[in-house]
Formats: sequence, structure tokens, C-alpha cells
Amino acid sequence: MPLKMYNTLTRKKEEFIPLSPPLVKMYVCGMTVQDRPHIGHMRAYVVSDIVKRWLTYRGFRVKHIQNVTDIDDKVVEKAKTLGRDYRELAEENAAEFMRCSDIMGIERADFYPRATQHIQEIIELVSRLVQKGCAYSTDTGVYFDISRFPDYGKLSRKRIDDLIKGARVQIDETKHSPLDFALWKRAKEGEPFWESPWGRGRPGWHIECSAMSMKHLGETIDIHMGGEDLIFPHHENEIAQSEAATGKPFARFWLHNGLLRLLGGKMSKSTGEFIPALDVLQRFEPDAVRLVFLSTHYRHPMEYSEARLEEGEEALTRMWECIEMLGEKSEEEEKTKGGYLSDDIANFWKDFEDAMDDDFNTPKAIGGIYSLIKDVNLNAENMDGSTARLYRDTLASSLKILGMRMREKELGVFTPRLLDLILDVRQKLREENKYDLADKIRENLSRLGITIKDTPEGSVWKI
RNA sequence: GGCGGCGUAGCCAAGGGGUAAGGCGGUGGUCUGCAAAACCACUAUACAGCGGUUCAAAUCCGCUCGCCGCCUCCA
Repeated sequence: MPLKMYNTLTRKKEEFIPLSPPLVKMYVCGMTVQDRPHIGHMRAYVVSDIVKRWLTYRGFRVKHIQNVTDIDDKVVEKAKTLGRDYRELAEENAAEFMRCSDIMGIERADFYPRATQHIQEIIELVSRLVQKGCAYSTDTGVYFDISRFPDYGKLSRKRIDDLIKGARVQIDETKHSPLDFALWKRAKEGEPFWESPWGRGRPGWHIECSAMSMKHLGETIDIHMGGEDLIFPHHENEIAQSEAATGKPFARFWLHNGLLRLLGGKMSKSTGEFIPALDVLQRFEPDAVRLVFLSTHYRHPMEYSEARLEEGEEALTRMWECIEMLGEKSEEEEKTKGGYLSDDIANFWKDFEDAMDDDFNTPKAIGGIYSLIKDVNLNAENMDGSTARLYRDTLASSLKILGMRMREKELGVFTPRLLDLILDVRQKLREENKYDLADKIRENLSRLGITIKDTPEGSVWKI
């Protein structure tokens, strides 16, 4: 089964073949850092992480560039409101983003270009558009002339007439069409600026992505990703300005993730209704957050729910415990020639790969993992060591492909011998029917992160 | 108003012409001093509603209702 992905440009699932295999050039629309990263951003970047990991699994070599838009209207505005230097604000939020991204186990991009470090490239691109007659300069800035790009609207499937009719944009009198968008904005008093052929100013919102994508990946790339709220106008405008400048396709596959909703509405920086990613990641196991994200198809909208995050933690624990159980079993001596179930594993991989190849169907792939766990538990009794090892490796690598890690056990102040000692004493208490004390010990250890399980074979501790 | 998407059990969620994956919860059970965990079994005659096409529809078509996104900054 070929690898297929849904391309917003064609509104179809298409077989993915990069321009120059095995290289895949992937540009992920990063954050505009006027505010803290919220949990919705994390969903987007977990999605891009999955795409990258799967492509890598399939033998491609992914060159991944993710921008940081550290200068634009919003950054300037926010810095002004806070009375802070915009650079300081931008770097602070960018740093928090990187921190969250690392906590989520999102693989780092090859490079995170910043708009402020590509002013020269941006100016060159704008000049190119002006020279080609696709852009014009006015008192307020330089604008892209959409009438010079007949394909305008091809990504968002919008008709120019409809856009003009429904326009809620305040009209800048100097623009030829209300839909023309800024490539370069003249600086007002007190605003940050760079020198340019059109006077002191700063880049418009969309141009930095075109300039940085072209600089780091070339004029035509394989995959361009982002949230579905970016389809219009951001990505539409990127296409217009890039293709008008180069005459070549800007990106071959456009992938967009569904948004994370809060109370039925969109989570966004503009409404102020958002949950900072760091808060969530400090309260919930990051891999559980990832598991919950991956339990809904990436193109579907998803409701933020703490109940689901809790469920996710439990589900993840169950996966971990199954793998740990298999790990212990695989150490055992081979006493029986228990069922060697390689067919099961082969079928599991086939289903897993088919699901992932079909537009990254992670919910289906995860469903397969749960089924395999059920199978394992059903057959655990009469499984020999090598079979257990096979299942363990299968489960562990499937989780790894999805970007989830194994549980790290931290004993903290305890040592195994100390815990054994405590359990010994507690066992004495139990034998003397001093259950209140024994229960107290169990309860207190639980608060310290040590779980005691009283099984027929005796008590065991777990972290 | 224009364009697009979605509506599957109490909840979450795959599937998307051939007879409903999976998870959570719930119920019953195994185990247990109790508990927790884990495990086992059961848990949708049915896919928003109404029509149509078909031997066959949750899946295709039409209409209706509801929700959401974009059209303004946003992952």
C-alpha cells in the first residue's frame, strides 16, 4: 500500500512521492511569538512530528524547517502594550515554545529560522515582485497585487468576488484591491524598523515564510504544514507571492491539522481564550497528552478535555505495564514452547503500516496497539521468553514510532533494598493482623510515588 | 451572506457500498485481610432526520436540522 496523504490543494488523498527521493523538504509553519505557546500549538506540532517520524520510518530523509515569526504587527502591538522590547518578548516566548516542544518529545527541526534574521532575503523577494510588476509601493507600504496572480484562491477555494463581497477588512485607501496584502509595512513612530528601498519598515505577515522556505529548502518544496486556520489568508498569500516571484510551484503537498477547541470554540491567542501548553505539560504526563492528540485523526477538530487527558494517562500506563510485564517475562527461562505467534505480529505490523500510510491514521494504528495488548494479556500465561521478547519489542517500537517513550523509573530517595526492607516489616505487621499499620504504610508510600500491590505471591512495590 | 467541514453507543473515536475497530465508563467476575492495580466476560439490529439510487447504504445522491471552521490576528 502506497503512502498517501490528504493534500489541501487538491482536496484528495494523494500518493506521496517527493521531488528528489529520498529527500523530503518539509516546512512547518511555526509560531508568531507575541504570546505564550498554548496547548493547541502542541497539537499542530505533534502532527508534524508524526509526519516526519513516519516519513523517516518509510526510508525518507526529512529536512525539516520551522520558522519563528518574531516580528509582525501582533508582536509589535503586544510589546507596546506590555511596555517591553519586542525582541525580549519574542525570545522569551520562543524559548518557552522550544521547552514545550522538547517536553512533548517533538523531534527538533533542522533549523528554526527567525524572520528578523532574514530581512535581507525578504527585501530581495519583495524587490523581485516589484520588478515583475506584481507588487506596488504606496504611502503605507508595499503590497502584492493579487490581480497579477490568476491562481489566487486555488488553495482555499475562494473566489475573489466572494471575498470582496464578504470583506470585513478595513480598507486601506492606498491599496488597489482590498485583497492586496502587505509585503512591507512602513514603520510608524516608535516602531521597530529596518532600512529598505521603500524606506524604514518591517516585513508584512506572510512574506517571511516564503523567504525562509526558499532560502533553506529551495523554490519548490515537498510538504508545507500548518493549522487549518492558516489556509486563508496566510498560505494562500504565500503561494501567490512565491509563485509569482519564481514561476514555480511553491509546495507540492499542503497538510493542515484540525484545531483544538475550547468549550466548543476555537482556542486562539486573539480571543485570549487559551490554555498555556506549559501548564498542561506540568499537570499531565506529556506522552499521555500526545496519546490523546493521536487518538483523534489529525484533520478532525478536537475538544480540549482534562478528563480525556486523565484517561490518556491511564491508557498509557496500561501500555507501559504490559511492556514491562513482557520485559520481565522475556528474562524468564524458556520452560515451555509456548505459542510462537509471529503471525499475530506480522498482521499487527501490516495493519499498523496500512493505517499510517493512509493519511496518518493514528487512531486506527493505536486501536491496533490496544488489540495487541489484549492478545498479549490473553496469552501471557503460556508465553515463553522469546515470544514475550518479540511482543515487547513490537509494542515498544510501535510506541516509539508514534513518538512515545518508555516509562522512566525514578526511585528518588529509595533504593530497592530499602523498599524490600520496608515491605518485609510490613509483611510482619500483616501476619500479626496489624492491618491498620500496614495500610498506613501502603498509603504513605503511595504518596511518595511507590505503589504496593499485595498479590497472592506476596507484596511487590512498583514506581 | 459566500466557501468548506462535521454529526457513529453514556462519553471519546476508527470505518466510509456487503452487514458496526478500539478506548473510557458501566455491569458481572478472577484475585484479595482490605484496597489498588491488573486481567476476563458482557455492554450499538445500528451510524442526526427524511427521501432516493442499489440485490445490498452508516457508507453514494438530494433535502432538512444541529454544530464548527474560514472569509479579520491565529497551529
